[in-house]
Amino acid sequence: MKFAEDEVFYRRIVDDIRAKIQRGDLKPGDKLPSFAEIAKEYEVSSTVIKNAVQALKTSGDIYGRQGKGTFVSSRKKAQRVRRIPFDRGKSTGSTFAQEMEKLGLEPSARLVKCEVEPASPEIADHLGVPAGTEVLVRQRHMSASGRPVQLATSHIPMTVAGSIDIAFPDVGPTEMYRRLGERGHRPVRFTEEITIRRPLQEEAEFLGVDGGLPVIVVTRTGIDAQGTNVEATVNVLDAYAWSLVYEWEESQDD
Amino acid sequence: MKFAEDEVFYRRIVDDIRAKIQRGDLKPGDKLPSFAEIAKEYEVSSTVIKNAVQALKTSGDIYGRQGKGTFVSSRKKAQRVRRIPFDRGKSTGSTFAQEMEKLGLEPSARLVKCEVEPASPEIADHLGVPAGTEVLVRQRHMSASGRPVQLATSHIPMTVAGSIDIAFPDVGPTEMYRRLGERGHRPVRFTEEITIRRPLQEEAEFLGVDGGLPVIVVTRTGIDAQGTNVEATVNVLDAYAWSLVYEWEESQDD
DNA sequence: GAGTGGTCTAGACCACTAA
DNA sequence: TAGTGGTCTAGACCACTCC
Repeated sequence: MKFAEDEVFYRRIVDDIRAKIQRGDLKPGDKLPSFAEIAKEYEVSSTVIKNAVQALKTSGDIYGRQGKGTFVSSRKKAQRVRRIPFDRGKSTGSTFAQEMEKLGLEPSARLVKCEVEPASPEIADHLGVPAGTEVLVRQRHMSASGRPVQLATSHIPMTVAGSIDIAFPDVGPTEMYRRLGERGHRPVRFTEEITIRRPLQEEAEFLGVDGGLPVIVVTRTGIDAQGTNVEATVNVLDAYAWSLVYEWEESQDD
Repeated sequence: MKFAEDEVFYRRIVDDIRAKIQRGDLKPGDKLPSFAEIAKEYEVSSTVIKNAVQALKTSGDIYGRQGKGTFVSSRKKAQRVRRIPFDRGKSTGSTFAQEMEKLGLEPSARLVKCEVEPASPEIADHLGVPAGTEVLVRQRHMSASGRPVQLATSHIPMTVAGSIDIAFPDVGPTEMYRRLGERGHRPVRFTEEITIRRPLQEEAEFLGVDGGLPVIVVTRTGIDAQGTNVEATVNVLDAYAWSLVYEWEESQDD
């Protein structure tokens, strides 16, 4: 175990265990030695081990179960695929439902909010309107076979939506885009911005992830033929449980 | 300060400080109260504060400077934009250089590896070949105005590359795709897979991020007209410093 | 009841910063 | 030199699991 001699104990232990996981000496699901054993191995007090282990927990490498032991986290990921251009007819549709069914899970969504609010600075930026502009906000909690997977919040400027009626009956993005089309605001250009951050308290609670672990935030913006941003949808997912895939073809006339 | 009474001290402090950051009571760059002050406020030993602060550090919410204090992390992000279909002529080209110049930074790349290796299971999966197949591996460290920003590793099956000569003189992806075209393997279909994970030791070192913080891994696969996967490039970026943007238009004949 | 993880105390000592 | 963050010790006590 040759490491930099000047390195501090708990850092060395953290790096060491992480290296073992990287090399495959410790595989997902494997049990780590007990605190007492590790303490003996490194000849330090057990408190140092506890600190090192806590660091590995907050970074998501391992998890602990009282009375049982500490275990290496799994790295299984579900995929969310975007095909560009989208399959005709299906349009930007129910990606969520499709993906879930492909994984053999039963998708479900619960509307938790549907009201008119002033736009936050962040949303206003995506919609290209001044902060505080009235927008229709619809938030939904999405689950697969009972397990929470995604938090989706859609924002439509009231000047585009016309009235709150556009949101009823509750529907997915495909039908929503059709309704926008009826109002002369069919989205034809899209952007998706992907960022990583720590979850808000509410998000961490619903997704069941520790507040220290990262989430993926995908913000999709729909823009109509006149160049007006008609919708911004924010999706929040557990970063270590999902991967995103984008697929496209080079234009043939190139 | 009304919190669940049954919650454990350090957890409460972590949640509390995180909430203050979320609400904006503490803004990026702000200094937190000293350990002694926080300890007094919550009426617990200073060790508990130190543990709470360490948790917030490993999750990236704050950072500490010995002798000065602890501060709220910044959340500034640089963008990496993909336009689909790509601008004619420029093709899938030097996205990196373009983005860096747009940010007013001077891009530079350093070739750190260029050799033939057996494919790892992960890469083999992306290339659609058996693990262990010979691939040409080129790894580059990319910086902007001296600061490390990205680690790029490209993999080409030797059956496609023909010989190692394809890699010289060292070039970016645009020229690389042209050379593949000369060999009858021009990529026409692409996928990009985005995943989040902890960095490998080597990656953490180059990017200068703590091993506990997440990185974004973008794996781009190029597929030729015959359906052969001709290249897989893995890009690794600091997850909290970058955001990815995908842009596309709905096909007009829809 | 023995072993395990998890929280907490009350100190000690060091490295660094700023006045 | 005083204040700050950062590491570490040597315990204590609790919750949980397994036998």
